[in-house]
Amino acid sequence: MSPRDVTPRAPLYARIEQRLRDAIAEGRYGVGALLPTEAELCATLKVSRHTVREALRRLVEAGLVERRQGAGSIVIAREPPRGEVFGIPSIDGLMRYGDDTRLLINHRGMAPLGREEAALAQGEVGEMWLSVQGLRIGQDGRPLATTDILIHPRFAAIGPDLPERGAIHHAIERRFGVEVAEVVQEISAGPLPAAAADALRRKRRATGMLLMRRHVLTDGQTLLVSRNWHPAEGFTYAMRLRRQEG
Amino acid sequence: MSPRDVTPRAPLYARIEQRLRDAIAEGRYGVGALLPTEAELCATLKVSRHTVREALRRLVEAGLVERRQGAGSIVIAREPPRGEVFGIPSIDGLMRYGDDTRLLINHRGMAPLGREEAALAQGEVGEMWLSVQGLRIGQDGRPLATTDILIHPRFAAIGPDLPERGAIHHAIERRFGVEVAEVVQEISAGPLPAAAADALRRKRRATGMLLMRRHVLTDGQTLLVSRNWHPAEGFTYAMRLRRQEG
DNA sequence: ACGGGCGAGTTGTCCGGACAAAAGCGGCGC
DNA sequence: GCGCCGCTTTTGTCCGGACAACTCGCCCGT
Repeated sequence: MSPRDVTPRAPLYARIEQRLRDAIAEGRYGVGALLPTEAELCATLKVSRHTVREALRRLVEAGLVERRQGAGSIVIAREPPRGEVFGIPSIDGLMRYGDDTRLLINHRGMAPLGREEAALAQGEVGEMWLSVQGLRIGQDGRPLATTDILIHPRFAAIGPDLPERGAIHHAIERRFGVEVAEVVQEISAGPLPAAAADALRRKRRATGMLLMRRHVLTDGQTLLVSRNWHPAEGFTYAMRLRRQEG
Repeated sequence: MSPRDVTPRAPLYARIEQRLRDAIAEGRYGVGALLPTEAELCATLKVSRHTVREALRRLVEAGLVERRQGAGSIVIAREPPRGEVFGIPSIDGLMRYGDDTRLLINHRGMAPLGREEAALAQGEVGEMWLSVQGLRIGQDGRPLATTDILIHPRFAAIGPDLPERGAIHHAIERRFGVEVAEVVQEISAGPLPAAAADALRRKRRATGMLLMRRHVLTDGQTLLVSRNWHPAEGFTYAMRLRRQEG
């Protein structure tokens, strides 16, 4: 048995798929052009329709071709779509805290949205939202950030069960069977508000960074808005985004 | 023709797929369990093997089942994997500038990496990298940010052709046929360095925000590192991440 | 000139068959 | 007890056929 026999032979449909991929890549069938029909491929290549169809199905799966009953197989891309999306594995990557920090809540209750808050939350001025205020504490008891969260009234029942560890939005997703579709995040820097400076044991008007985050549901509605003040000194907000498959 | 006839009947394979999906979701076949064999399904459902195979192929495609020749079809997930990845449509979303800003380069040339730069770039101290310094200018001529870029020596030939508009990493990708796989971004706040404060027409030690970004290639190598100082006043770094399909 | 209907061509669904390749299981030997 | 071998079972590849559903172009009627 010669070394040549060790190499497993690719299935016929895979070889036909590759031939068609090459033909498309070389521009023999440009974008918008029709590939040969199934019948033509069967006749030309001397294979069954079943085999041709499997090859074509894979081209569809790869995003190179679109097939329409009665019309034929049309080339829609010269190359497999390459991902341009860069992403993070989960929202938790935005949150800045591992499971070793705790949220100390010092106030929770329904409160009317002010003008600024209504704009942030995309709610109505005066509308009653669940307002939660607290301090994020590290493992050593050191305060890391102040936090100020507004939760949509639809999910206000979560109030008594807010998690000390882990993300509030996850708890809401689980409890109410909803799903965050989008997160809008804004980062700015400026002097710490007086209350935040005190809570974080920093001088009044020391520089801080404000992380504002709005979680949006699939239907476009705001789930919650959070504002977190961090002391700027020694704080770096890091993020790692990876290219996603196309 | 009654209204009932208007509803197109789902193909047989789709109905079988759905039955199997329901059975998996209800826990009738738990994760790790074997589904009935093709032969069993054909006999039970009184359909051809072709139809059963198509239904099973779709379960594989959906990520619920794995099939192994000789062994059978094993359930690997109870529910279709739900995306946890949140992403941005492209890196351009990180860059802060539309096409209406320009990069005014005031220095470019090979320079050795210092200690701090070597750490940022994940290169060697003393290694010669292409160093580019400049000012990001708005449409009205107002300075928006200072920028300081280190480009890997492998791509130093881009030096004379750095784009005034648009992203440098795109120009490098195109010219050298490489691909950014990952971006690491770090945001911090602190007093503007003297040179940056002057260039941005701000008081010395005014608060600024530093955006550091490292672009990593598919092989893990650094393409470039950029550091941009923005005045903190009036500057908000915003980002919108959307949940990606699973 | 425009719209509708019809026919030819093309893909989609579904049937049946055959052989190959891989995995699993049981029995036997060391 | 472990490993090897042979047989059975299960999925993978590929063939062929038939009918349904859809698309597109052409022709005819208004």
